[in-house]
Amino acid sequence: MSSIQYTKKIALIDCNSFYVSCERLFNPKIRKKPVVVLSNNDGCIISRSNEAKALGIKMGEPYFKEKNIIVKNNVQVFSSNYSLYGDISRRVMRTLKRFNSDIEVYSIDEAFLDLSNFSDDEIENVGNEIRSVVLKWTGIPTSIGIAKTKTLSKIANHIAKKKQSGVVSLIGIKNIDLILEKVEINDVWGVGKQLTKFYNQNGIYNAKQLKNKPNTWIKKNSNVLSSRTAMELRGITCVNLETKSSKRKSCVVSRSFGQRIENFQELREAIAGYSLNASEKIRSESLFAKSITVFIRTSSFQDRHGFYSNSKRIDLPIATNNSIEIVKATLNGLEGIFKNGYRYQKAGVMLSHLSDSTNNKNLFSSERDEKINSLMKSIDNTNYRYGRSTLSLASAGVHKIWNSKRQHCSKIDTADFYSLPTIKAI
DNA sequence: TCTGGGGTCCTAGGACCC
DNA sequence: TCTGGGGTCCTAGGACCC
Repeated sequence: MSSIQYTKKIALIDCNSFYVSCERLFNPKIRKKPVVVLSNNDGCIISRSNEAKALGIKMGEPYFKEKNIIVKNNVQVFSSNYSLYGDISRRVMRTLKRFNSDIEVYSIDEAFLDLSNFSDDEIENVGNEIRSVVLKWTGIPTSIGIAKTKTLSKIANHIAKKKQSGVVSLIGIKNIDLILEKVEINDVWGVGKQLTKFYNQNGIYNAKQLKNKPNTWIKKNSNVLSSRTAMELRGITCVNLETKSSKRKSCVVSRSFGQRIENFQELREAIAGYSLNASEKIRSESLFAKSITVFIRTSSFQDRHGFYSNSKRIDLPIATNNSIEIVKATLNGLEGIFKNGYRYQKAGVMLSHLSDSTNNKNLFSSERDEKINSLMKSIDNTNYRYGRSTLSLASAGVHKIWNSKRQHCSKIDTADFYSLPTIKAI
């Protein structure tokens, strides 16, 4: 009789068609029907129900290219609603935390969970339990892959997606090569378009072949990331679980316009608005920016109007999170890169070299700074209570005819009390 | 006509110094 | 007149992720 085994176990829990599943929560009529969710500006398809996938609608494809199939098959279309998805995501993560607090929230719809304290024998049952509890408490269906390393659990998850049970464990499997052989190289975590091309040229087409390639060869011909991936395929941990959420290093706010902008004044308004959003974001995390970048560009898909893309970085002597200062810097930068005669499609602001408030005090901090800080705080509080951009700066504009398109928005927003669905007791 | 947004990490190469 | 080469630091851009 063998003793109970407790090997390293990492689970990857991934919400199925997450944005679509969120929309379905509040709209039972679209269950079992083909549904897609669009990216900002109703540009691309970024989430598809299984029924939509079955129709051949591709991930990331521009909406207008799939419109024929969509209309013909009566596919339900939604503009994305990130405050809703963020809210549901937090509920899912809270539920997962009950199984182990060692959790890495990897993205809005994915988390890694350390399940090493469960025995090898019971691990699959634990997976099933997690899946059914999340479904019951949040209404979101998930797929779960469990293995010795993150990269392997990604693969297990990939396989689980196609299974009825939704749970796949690679723990205790004797000959993992038989499984890795069926995993295409471009489905391996960390292998993108370029690496796929490179590996194919060198006769590597599946995960097993990469796993069995000598590390020296990989390091010499590719880079350390690739060798890490190969090691992880061998079951050796190289990518640790990041359970503590670390402070971000940069913050970007950028948008495509609902219609092209040619006018300098409108571009100024857009940039001012993005600057305000970005400033508010870093303030909410008590961060300060040392560098500010502003960028503008025309569409890269229609060059008959001429392509133009440029950016300007401004380095500040003292890090700041003051909206007024940041807007001033970006508008200044914009003046330097704006060129007449182009149809601008997108613009954005990036705050980088972010640091903590603690090391921001210096010789030049003054009473004036204190006053500005309290002004910023009251603006943030007002906007939090009465909705974003209740208080703004005049430079951010009022009409905003260039705002993103959102023609398929559902009226749901769990952060908005008046939009909550009502349940009538009989 | 219409093609998202927000991140991280790595590396090659330039600037600079001795 | 001959014009080295190694080290460090920084950054822009590429690749990847969701």
